[in-house]
Amino acid sequence: MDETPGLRERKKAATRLALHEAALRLAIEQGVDGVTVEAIADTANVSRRTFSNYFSGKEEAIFHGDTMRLRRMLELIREQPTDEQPWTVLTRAALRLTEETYLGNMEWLIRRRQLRGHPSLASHQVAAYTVVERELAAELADRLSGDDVGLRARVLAAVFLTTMRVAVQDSTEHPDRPLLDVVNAALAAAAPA
Amino acid sequence: MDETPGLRERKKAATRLALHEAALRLAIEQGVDGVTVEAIADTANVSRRTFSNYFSGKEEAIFHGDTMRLRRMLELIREQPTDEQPWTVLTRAALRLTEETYLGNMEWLIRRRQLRGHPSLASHQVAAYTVVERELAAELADRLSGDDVGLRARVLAAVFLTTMRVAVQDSTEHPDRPLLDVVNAALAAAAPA
DNA sequence: TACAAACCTTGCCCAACAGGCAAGTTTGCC
DNA sequence: GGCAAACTTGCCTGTTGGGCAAGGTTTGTA
Repeated sequence: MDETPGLRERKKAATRLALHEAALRLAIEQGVDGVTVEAIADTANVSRRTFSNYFSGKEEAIFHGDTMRLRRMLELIREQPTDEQPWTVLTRAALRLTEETYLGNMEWLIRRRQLRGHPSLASHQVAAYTVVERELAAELADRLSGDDVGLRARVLAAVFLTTMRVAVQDSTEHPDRPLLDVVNAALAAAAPA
Repeated sequence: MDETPGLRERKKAATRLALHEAALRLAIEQGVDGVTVEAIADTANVSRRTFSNYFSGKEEAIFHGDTMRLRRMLELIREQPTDEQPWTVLTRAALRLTEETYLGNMEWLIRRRQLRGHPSLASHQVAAYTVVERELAAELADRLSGDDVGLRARVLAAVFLTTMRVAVQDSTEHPDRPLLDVVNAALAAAAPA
Protein backbone atom coordinates (compact mmCIF):
# COMPACT_ATOMS: atom_id res chain seq x y z
CA MET A 1 0.00 0.00 0.00
CA ASP A 2 1.40 3.32 -1.02
CA GLU A 3 -0.01 6.01 1.21
CA THR A 4 0.73 8.74 -1.27
CA PRO A 5 0.23 7.41 -4.79
CA GLY A 6 2.88 9.78 -6.10
CA LEU A 7 2.66 13.42 -7.01
CA ARG A 8 1.62 12.73 -10.56
CA GLU A 9 -1.36 10.66 -9.55
CA ARG A 10 -2.46 13.15 -6.93
CA LYS A 11 -2.32 15.96 -9.43
CA LYS A 12 -4.36 14.00 -11.91
CA ALA A 13 -6.97 13.24 -9.31
CA ALA A 14 -7.05 16.91 -8.39
CA THR A 15 -7.59 18.09 -11.97
CA ARG A 16 -10.22 15.45 -12.54
CA LEU A 17 -12.01 16.58 -9.43
CA ALA A 18 -11.67 20.24 -10.36
CA LEU A 19 -13.13 19.54 -13.78
CA HIS A 20 -15.95 17.57 -12.25
CA GLU A 21 -16.85 20.28 -9.79
CA ALA A 22 -16.65 22.98 -12.42
CA ALA A 23 -18.88 20.96 -14.71
CA LEU A 24 -21.40 20.28 -11.98
CA ARG A 25 -21.53 23.86 -10.80
CA LEU A 26 -21.84 25.39 -14.23
CA ALA A 27 -24.43 22.85 -15.28
CA ILE A 28 -26.54 23.69 -12.25
CA GLU A 29 -26.18 27.41 -12.79
CA GLN A 30 -26.63 27.67 -16.53
CA GLY A 31 -28.26 24.43 -17.55
CA VAL A 32 -26.47 21.58 -19.21
CA ASP A 33 -26.87 22.86 -22.74
CA GLY A 34 -25.82 26.35 -21.76
CA VAL A 35 -22.36 25.22 -20.74
CA THR A 36 -19.51 24.58 -23.12
CA VAL A 37 -16.61 22.29 -22.51
CA GLU A 38 -14.39 25.31 -22.92
CA ALA A 39 -16.12 27.11 -20.06
CA ILE A 40 -15.65 24.09 -17.82
CA ALA A 41 -11.99 23.81 -18.70
CA ASP A 42 -11.46 27.53 -18.09
CA THR A 43 -13.11 27.31 -14.69
CA ALA A 44 -10.80 24.47 -13.77
CA ASN A 45 -7.78 26.42 -15.08
CA VAL A 46 -6.92 23.94 -17.71
CA SER A 47 -6.99 23.90 -21.47
CA ARG A 48 -9.96 22.66 -23.41
CA ARG A 49 -7.75 19.97 -24.90
CA THR A 50 -6.87 18.69 -21.45
CA PHE A 51 -10.52 18.30 -20.61
CA SER A 52 -10.72 15.77 -23.41
CA ASN A 53 -7.85 13.85 -21.85
CA TYR A 54 -9.96 13.30 -18.76
CA PHE A 55 -13.54 13.02 -19.91
CA SER A 56 -15.19 12.16 -23.18
CA GLY A 57 -17.83 14.85 -22.76
CA LYS A 58 -19.37 17.21 -20.25
CA GLU A 59 -21.93 14.69 -19.09
CA GLU A 60 -19.25 12.23 -18.11
CA ALA A 61 -17.61 15.01 -16.12
CA ILE A 62 -20.88 15.84 -14.41
CA PHE A 63 -21.43 12.26 -13.30
CA HIS A 64 -17.90 11.66 -12.11
CA GLY A 65 -19.25 12.00 -8.58
CA ASP A 66 -21.62 9.11 -9.15
CA THR A 67 -18.80 7.14 -10.69
CA MET A 68 -16.64 7.60 -7.62
CA ARG A 69 -19.47 6.53 -5.36
CA LEU A 70 -19.96 3.38 -7.41
CA ARG A 71 -16.27 2.56 -7.26
CA ARG A 72 -16.42 2.95 -3.52
CA MET A 73 -19.42 0.66 -3.43
CA LEU A 74 -17.47 -1.99 -5.30
CA GLU A 75 -14.85 -1.82 -2.56
CA LEU A 76 -17.50 -2.21 0.11
CA ILE A 77 -18.78 -5.28 -1.68
CA ARG A 78 -15.37 -6.87 -2.09
CA GLU A 79 -14.63 -6.37 1.60
CA GLN A 80 -17.44 -8.68 2.59
CA PRO A 81 -17.22 -12.43 3.22
CA THR A 82 -17.84 -14.59 0.19
CA ASP A 83 -20.11 -17.02 1.96
CA GLU A 84 -22.95 -14.58 2.46
CA GLN A 85 -26.06 -14.36 0.32
CA PRO A 86 -25.22 -12.12 -2.63
CA TRP A 87 -28.24 -9.88 -2.18
CA THR A 88 -27.44 -9.45 1.49
CA VAL A 89 -23.96 -8.36 0.55
CA LEU A 90 -25.25 -5.88 -1.96
CA THR A 91 -27.83 -4.45 0.40
CA ARG A 92 -25.30 -3.99 3.15
CA ALA A 93 -22.87 -2.26 0.82
CA ALA A 94 -25.58 0.06 -0.45
CA LEU A 95 -26.61 1.07 3.04
CA ARG A 96 -23.04 1.62 4.20
CA LEU A 97 -22.36 3.74 1.16
CA THR A 98 -25.42 5.83 1.86
CA GLU A 99 -24.31 6.36 5.44
CA GLU A 100 -20.86 7.39 4.30
CA THR A 101 -22.41 9.82 1.88
CA TYR A 102 -24.25 11.49 4.70
CA LEU A 103 -21.33 11.52 7.12
CA GLY A 104 -18.66 12.66 4.71
CA ASN A 105 -19.26 14.62 1.57
CA MET A 106 -22.90 15.52 2.04
CA GLU A 107 -22.06 18.15 -0.55
CA TRP A 108 -22.57 15.49 -3.15
CA LEU A 109 -26.17 14.90 -2.24
CA ILE A 110 -26.99 18.57 -2.15
CA ARG A 111 -25.51 19.49 -5.48
CA ARG A 112 -26.73 16.25 -6.95
CA ARG A 113 -30.27 17.18 -6.11
CA GLN A 114 -29.91 20.52 -7.81
CA LEU A 115 -29.52 18.72 -11.09
CA ARG A 116 -33.24 18.00 -10.94
CA GLY A 117 -34.96 19.54 -13.91
CA HIS A 118 -32.20 18.79 -16.38
CA PRO A 119 -33.77 15.63 -17.75
CA SER A 120 -31.49 15.40 -20.76
CA LEU A 121 -28.94 13.93 -18.39
CA ALA A 122 -30.92 10.81 -17.59
CA SER A 123 -29.33 8.64 -20.23
CA HIS A 124 -25.86 9.65 -19.18
CA GLN A 125 -26.58 8.78 -15.58
CA VAL A 126 -27.68 5.36 -16.72
CA ALA A 127 -24.47 5.06 -18.67
CA ALA A 128 -22.42 5.95 -15.60
CA TYR A 129 -24.07 3.17 -13.66
CA THR A 130 -23.61 0.55 -16.33
CA VAL A 131 -19.89 1.19 -16.58
CA VAL A 132 -19.29 -0.82 -13.42
CA GLU A 133 -21.80 -3.49 -14.32
CA ARG A 134 -19.29 -5.92 -15.76
CA GLU A 135 -16.94 -5.49 -12.85
CA LEU A 136 -19.70 -6.11 -10.36
CA ALA A 137 -20.93 -9.11 -12.32
CA ALA A 138 -17.46 -10.63 -12.20
CA GLU A 139 -17.35 -10.18 -8.45
CA LEU A 140 -20.80 -11.72 -8.04
CA ALA A 141 -20.01 -14.66 -10.27
CA ASP A 142 -17.51 -15.80 -7.65
CA ARG A 143 -20.25 -15.77 -5.07
CA LEU A 144 -22.77 -17.83 -7.02
CA SER A 145 -23.07 -21.51 -7.79
CA GLY A 146 -25.32 -23.71 -9.88
CA ASP A 147 -26.40 -23.23 -13.47
CA ASP A 148 -26.02 -20.13 -15.57
CA VAL A 149 -23.66 -18.46 -13.15
CA GLY A 150 -22.51 -15.98 -15.77
CA LEU A 151 -25.97 -14.86 -16.78
CA ARG A 152 -27.32 -14.80 -13.27
CA ALA A 153 -24.40 -12.71 -12.09
CA ARG A 154 -24.96 -10.21 -14.87
CA VAL A 155 -28.66 -10.01 -14.11
CA LEU A 156 -28.04 -9.56 -10.42
CA ALA A 157 -25.47 -6.84 -11.02
CA ALA A 158 -27.72 -5.02 -13.46
CA VAL A 159 -30.76 -5.29 -11.21
CA PHE A 160 -28.87 -3.99 -8.23
CA LEU A 161 -27.28 -1.07 -10.05
CA THR A 162 -30.48 -0.05 -11.73
CA THR A 163 -32.21 -0.11 -8.38
CA MET A 164 -29.59 2.18 -6.90
CA ARG A 165 -29.97 4.47 -9.87
CA VAL A 166 -33.72 4.66 -9.47
CA ALA A 167 -33.31 5.33 -5.77
CA VAL A 168 -31.00 8.24 -6.42
CA GLN A 169 -33.20 9.61 -9.17
CA ASP A 170 -36.28 9.32 -7.02
CA SER A 171 -34.45 10.98 -4.18
CA THR A 172 -33.61 13.99 -6.31
CA GLU A 173 -37.30 14.35 -7.08
CA HIS A 174 -38.35 14.01 -3.43
CA PRO A 175 -35.61 15.90 -1.63
CA ASP A 176 -37.53 15.90 1.64
CA ARG A 177 -37.31 12.16 2.12
CA PRO A 178 -34.02 10.81 3.51
CA LEU A 179 -31.97 9.00 0.90
CA LEU A 180 -31.53 6.06 3.25
CA ASP A 181 -35.28 5.54 3.32
CA VAL A 182 -35.52 5.57 -0.43
CA VAL A 183 -32.64 3.18 -0.86
CA ASN A 184 -34.16 0.82 1.66
CA ALA A 185 -37.56 0.84 0.03
CA ALA A 186 -36.11 0.44 -3.44
CA LEU A 187 -33.92 -2.49 -2.46
CA ALA A 188 -36.84 -4.15 -0.72
CA ALA A 189 -38.94 -3.84 -3.85
CA ALA A 190 -36.21 -5.34 -6.00
CA ALA A 191 -35.04 -8.15 -3.74
CA PRO A 192 -35.01 -11.36 -5.80
CA ALA A 193 -36.89 -14.40 -4.60
CA MET B 1 -59.16 2.46 -35.58
CA ASP B 2 -57.69 3.78 -38.77
CA GLU B 3 -56.31 0.95 -40.82
CA THR B 4 -54.06 3.18 -42.84
CA PRO B 5 -52.69 5.98 -40.68
CA GLY B 6 -52.50 8.34 -43.64
CA LEU B 7 -49.93 8.70 -46.35
CA ARG B 8 -47.83 11.16 -44.46
CA GLU B 9 -47.44 8.86 -41.49
CA ARG B 10 -46.68 5.87 -43.66
CA LYS B 11 -43.97 7.78 -45.48
CA LYS B 12 -42.42 8.88 -42.23
CA ALA B 13 -42.39 5.36 -40.91
CA ALA B 14 -40.78 4.20 -44.13
CA THR B 15 -38.04 6.82 -43.97
CA ARG B 16 -37.40 6.09 -40.34
CA LEU B 17 -37.12 2.41 -41.10
CA ALA B 18 -34.86 3.03 -44.10
CA LEU B 19 -32.56 5.15 -41.97
CA HIS B 20 -32.51 2.53 -39.27
CA GLU B 21 -31.65 -0.27 -41.64
CA ALA B 22 -28.99 1.77 -43.37
CA ALA B 23 -27.46 2.67 -40.02
CA LEU B 24 -27.50 -0.91 -38.83
CA ARG B 25 -26.04 -2.32 -42.02
CA LEU B 26 -23.28 0.25 -42.34
CA ALA B 27 -22.41 -0.04 -38.66
CA ILE B 28 -22.04 -3.79 -38.99
CA GLU B 29 -19.97 -3.50 -42.15
CA GLN B 30 -17.66 -0.65 -41.27
CA GLY B 31 -17.83 -0.36 -37.52
CA VAL B 32 -19.76 2.27 -35.66
CA ASP B 33 -17.04 4.88 -35.71
CA GLY B 34 -16.32 4.30 -39.35
CA VAL B 35 -19.78 5.43 -40.41
CA THR B 36 -20.85 9.03 -40.74
CA VAL B 37 -24.36 10.29 -40.45
CA GLU B 38 -23.99 11.55 -43.98
CA ALA B 39 -23.28 8.06 -45.28
CA ILE B 40 -26.37 6.73 -43.53
CA ALA B 41 -28.54 9.48 -44.95
CA ASP B 42 -27.14 8.90 -48.44
CA THR B 43 -27.84 5.20 -48.24
CA ALA B 44 -31.41 5.95 -47.26
CA ASN B 45 -31.71 8.50 -50.08
CA VAL B 46 -32.34 11.40 -47.82
CA SER B 47 -30.43 14.51 -46.85
CA ARG B 48 -28.17 14.64 -43.84
CA ARG B 49 -30.41 17.34 -42.44
CA THR B 50 -33.42 15.05 -42.65
CA PHE B 51 -31.61 12.39 -40.68
CA SER B 52 -31.48 14.86 -37.81
CA ASN B 53 -35.23 15.27 -38.03
CA TYR B 54 -35.65 11.59 -37.23
CA PHE B 55 -32.82 10.65 -34.92
CA SER B 56 -30.55 12.57 -32.62
CA GLY B 57 -27.52 10.54 -33.61
CA LYS B 58 -26.44 7.38 -35.39
CA GLU B 59 -26.68 5.28 -32.28
CA GLU B 60 -30.31 6.14 -31.82
CA ALA B 61 -30.89 5.08 -35.42
CA ILE B 62 -29.08 1.83 -34.85
CA PHE B 63 -31.20 0.95 -31.85
CA HIS B 64 -34.50 1.92 -33.39
CA GLY B 65 -35.19 -1.79 -33.81
CA ASP B 66 -34.89 -2.32 -30.09
CA THR B 67 -37.08 0.70 -29.51
CA MET B 68 -39.82 -0.72 -31.69
CA ARG B 69 -39.65 -4.04 -29.88
CA LEU B 70 -40.00 -2.28 -26.56
CA ARG B 71 -43.00 -0.31 -27.75
CA ARG B 72 -44.58 -3.57 -28.85
CA MET B 73 -43.86 -5.02 -25.44
CA LEU B 74 -45.65 -2.12 -23.80
CA GLU B 75 -48.70 -2.99 -25.88
CA LEU B 76 -48.50 -6.62 -24.83
CA ILE B 77 -48.40 -5.51 -21.23
CA ARG B 78 -51.35 -3.15 -21.53
CA GLU B 79 -53.42 -5.86 -23.15
CA GLN B 80 -53.30 -7.98 -20.04
CA PRO B 81 -55.79 -7.99 -17.17
CA THR B 82 -55.02 -5.59 -14.37
CA ASP B 83 -55.72 -8.04 -11.58
CA GLU B 84 -52.75 -10.27 -12.30
CA GLN B 85 -49.47 -10.19 -10.42
CA PRO B 86 -47.32 -7.50 -12.07
CA TRP B 87 -44.29 -9.73 -12.50
CA THR B 88 -46.46 -12.41 -14.09
CA VAL B 89 -47.75 -9.86 -16.54
CA LEU B 90 -44.24 -8.71 -17.38
CA THR B 91 -42.93 -12.23 -17.80
CA ARG B 92 -45.76 -13.21 -20.09
CA ALA B 93 -45.28 -10.12 -22.23
CA ALA B 94 -41.56 -10.78 -22.51
CA LEU B 95 -42.08 -14.34 -23.62
CA ARG B 96 -44.78 -13.43 -26.15
CA LEU B 97 -42.53 -10.75 -27.56
CA THR B 98 -39.70 -13.21 -27.92
CA GLU B 99 -41.96 -15.65 -29.73
CA GLU B 100 -43.13 -12.93 -32.08
CA THR B 101 -39.54 -12.00 -32.76
CA TYR B 102 -38.82 -15.53 -33.86
CA LEU B 103 -41.98 -15.97 -35.90
CA GLY B 104 -41.93 -12.63 -37.66
CA ASN B 105 -38.87 -10.55 -38.28
CA MET B 106 -36.17 -13.00 -37.32
CA GLU B 107 -34.00 -10.66 -39.32
CA TRP B 108 -33.81 -8.48 -36.29
CA LEU B 109 -32.16 -11.13 -34.17
CA ILE B 110 -29.64 -12.01 -36.84
CA ARG B 111 -28.47 -8.54 -37.60
CA ARG B 112 -28.68 -7.63 -33.96
CA ARG B 113 -26.20 -10.34 -33.14
CA GLN B 114 -23.76 -9.06 -35.71
CA LEU B 115 -23.35 -5.94 -33.65
CA ARG B 116 -21.32 -7.99 -31.22
CA GLY B 117 -17.85 -6.62 -30.96
CA HIS B 118 -18.86 -2.98 -31.13
CA PRO B 119 -18.85 -2.39 -27.40
CA SER B 120 -18.99 1.38 -27.64
CA LEU B 121 -22.70 0.95 -28.27
CA ALA B 122 -23.47 -0.51 -24.86
CA SER B 123 -24.38 2.76 -23.23
CA HIS B 124 -26.69 3.69 -26.08
CA GLN B 125 -28.49 0.40 -25.82
CA VAL B 126 -29.07 1.07 -22.18
CA ALA B 127 -30.40 4.48 -23.08
CA ALA B 128 -32.81 2.97 -25.57
CA TYR B 129 -34.21 0.73 -22.88
CA THR B 130 -34.61 3.45 -20.31
CA VAL B 131 -36.60 5.63 -22.67
CA VAL B 132 -39.70 3.54 -22.02
CA GLU B 133 -39.01 3.20 -18.33
CA ARG B 134 -41.30 6.03 -17.25
CA GLU B 135 -44.10 4.83 -19.45
CA LEU B 136 -43.85 1.33 -18.10
CA ALA B 137 -43.66 2.60 -14.55
CA ALA B 138 -46.88 4.54 -15.06
CA GLU B 139 -48.60 1.43 -16.32
CA LEU B 140 -47.33 -0.63 -13.41
CA ALA B 141 -48.32 1.97 -10.85
CA ASP B 142 -51.95 1.27 -11.76
CA ARG B 143 -51.39 -2.36 -10.98
CA LEU B 144 -49.84 -1.90 -7.55
CA SER B 145 -51.25 -1.04 -4.17
CA GLY B 146 -49.87 -0.29 -0.73
CA ASP B 147 -47.08 2.07 0.24
CA ASP B 148 -44.58 3.68 -2.07
CA VAL B 149 -46.48 2.79 -5.19
CA GLY B 150 -44.59 5.33 -7.25
CA LEU B 151 -41.15 4.19 -6.20
CA ARG B 152 -42.00 0.50 -6.36
CA ALA B 153 -43.41 0.90 -9.85
CA ARG B 154 -40.27 2.65 -11.03
CA VAL B 155 -38.06 -0.01 -9.49
CA LEU B 156 -40.10 -2.80 -11.01
CA ALA B 157 -40.04 -1.18 -14.43
CA ALA B 158 -36.31 -0.57 -14.26
CA VAL B 159 -35.56 -4.06 -13.01
CA PHE B 160 -37.62 -5.66 -15.72
CA LEU B 161 -36.19 -3.59 -18.55
CA THR B 162 -32.63 -4.02 -17.41
CA THR B 163 -33.20 -7.75 -17.24
CA MET B 164 -34.47 -7.80 -20.80
CA ARG B 165 -31.46 -5.78 -21.84
CA VAL B 166 -29.03 -8.18 -20.21
CA ALA B 167 -30.82 -11.09 -21.81
CA VAL B 168 -30.46 -9.59 -25.27
CA GLN B 169 -26.84 -8.63 -24.66
CA ASP B 170 -26.02 -12.08 -23.35
CA SER B 171 -27.77 -13.62 -26.30
CA THR B 172 -25.61 -11.70 -28.74
CA GLU B 173 -22.58 -13.10 -26.99
CA HIS B 174 -23.90 -16.68 -27.01
CA PRO B 175 -25.61 -16.88 -30.38
CA ASP B 176 -25.97 -20.64 -30.15
CA ARG B 177 -28.40 -20.54 -27.26
CA PRO B 178 -32.04 -19.76 -28.11
CA LEU B 179 -33.09 -16.30 -27.05
CA LEU B 180 -36.16 -17.71 -25.34
CA ASP B 181 -33.96 -19.75 -23.03
CA VAL B 182 -31.89 -16.77 -22.09
CA VAL B 183 -34.92 -14.59 -21.45
CA ASN B 184 -36.45 -17.27 -19.28
CA ALA B 185 -33.34 -17.76 -17.23
CA ALA B 186 -32.77 -14.03 -16.85
CA LEU B 187 -36.33 -13.37 -15.73
CA ALA B 188 -36.15 -16.24 -13.27
CA ALA B 189 -32.99 -14.79 -11.77
CA ALA B 190 -34.55 -11.37 -11.40
CA ALA B 191 -38.01 -12.32 -10.16
CA PRO B 192 -38.71 -10.27 -7.03
CA ALA B 193 -39.75 -11.93 -3.80
C1' DT C 1 -62.49 20.32 -57.07
C1' DA C 2 -60.17 24.16 -54.90
C1' DC C 3 -57.54 26.01 -51.50
C1' DA C 4 -55.51 27.13 -47.17
C1' DA C 5 -53.20 25.35 -43.21
C1' DA C 6 -50.21 22.09 -41.41
C1' DC C 7 -46.35 19.61 -42.12
C1' DC C 8 -41.81 17.73 -44.39
C1' DT C 9 -37.62 18.10 -46.74
C1' DT C 10 -33.66 20.41 -47.95
C1' DG C 11 -29.73 23.55 -48.16
C1' DC C 12 -27.21 26.90 -45.76
C1' DC C 13 -25.11 28.09 -41.80
C1' DC C 14 -22.54 28.18 -37.35
C1' DA C 15 -20.89 26.99 -32.87
C1' DA C 16 -19.40 23.00 -30.54
C1' DC C 17 -16.98 18.93 -30.27
C1' DA C 18 -13.67 14.63 -30.33
C1' DG C 19 -9.54 13.35 -31.00
C1' DG C 20 -4.72 12.98 -33.94
C1' DC C 21 -0.33 15.04 -33.81
C1' DA C 22 3.88 17.27 -32.22
C1' DA C 23 6.35 20.53 -29.32
C1' DG C 24 7.16 21.87 -24.74
C1' DT C 25 6.96 20.85 -19.72
C1' DT C 26 6.71 18.09 -15.44
C1' DT C 27 7.46 13.95 -12.72
C1' DG C 28 9.63 9.48 -11.51
C1' DC C 29 13.68 7.00 -11.04
C1' DC C 30 18.49 5.85 -11.09
C1' DG D 1 22.15 15.60 -12.48
C1' DG D 2 20.11 13.42 -16.20
C1' DC D 3 17.18 10.47 -18.84
C1' DA D 4 12.64 8.32 -19.98
C1' DA D 5 7.87 8.27 -19.36
C1' DA D 6 3.92 10.78 -18.79
C1' DC D 7 1.17 15.00 -19.00
C1' DT D 8 -0.33 19.54 -20.99
C1' DT D 9 -1.18 22.48 -24.57
C1' DG D 10 -2.07 24.56 -29.11
C1' DC D 11 -3.15 23.67 -33.64
C1' DC D 12 -5.93 21.47 -36.85
C1' DT D 13 -9.57 18.73 -39.28
C1' DG D 14 -13.72 16.18 -40.02
C1' DT D 15 -18.14 15.50 -37.86
C1' DT D 16 -22.06 16.86 -35.54
C1' DG D 17 -26.72 18.97 -33.81
C1' DG D 18 -29.85 22.06 -34.62
C1' DG D 19 -31.81 27.10 -36.01
C1' DC D 20 -33.73 29.17 -39.91
C1' DA D 21 -36.24 29.95 -44.18
C1' DA D 22 -37.54 28.59 -48.90
C1' DG D 23 -39.78 25.38 -51.37
C1' DG D 24 -42.81 21.11 -51.95
C1' DT D 25 -46.44 17.67 -50.18
C1' DT D 26 -50.40 16.09 -47.60
C1' DT D 27 -54.65 16.90 -45.21
C1' DG D 28 -58.89 18.71 -43.94
C1' DT D 29 -62.59 21.62 -45.29
C1' DA D 30 -65.79 23.82 -48.07
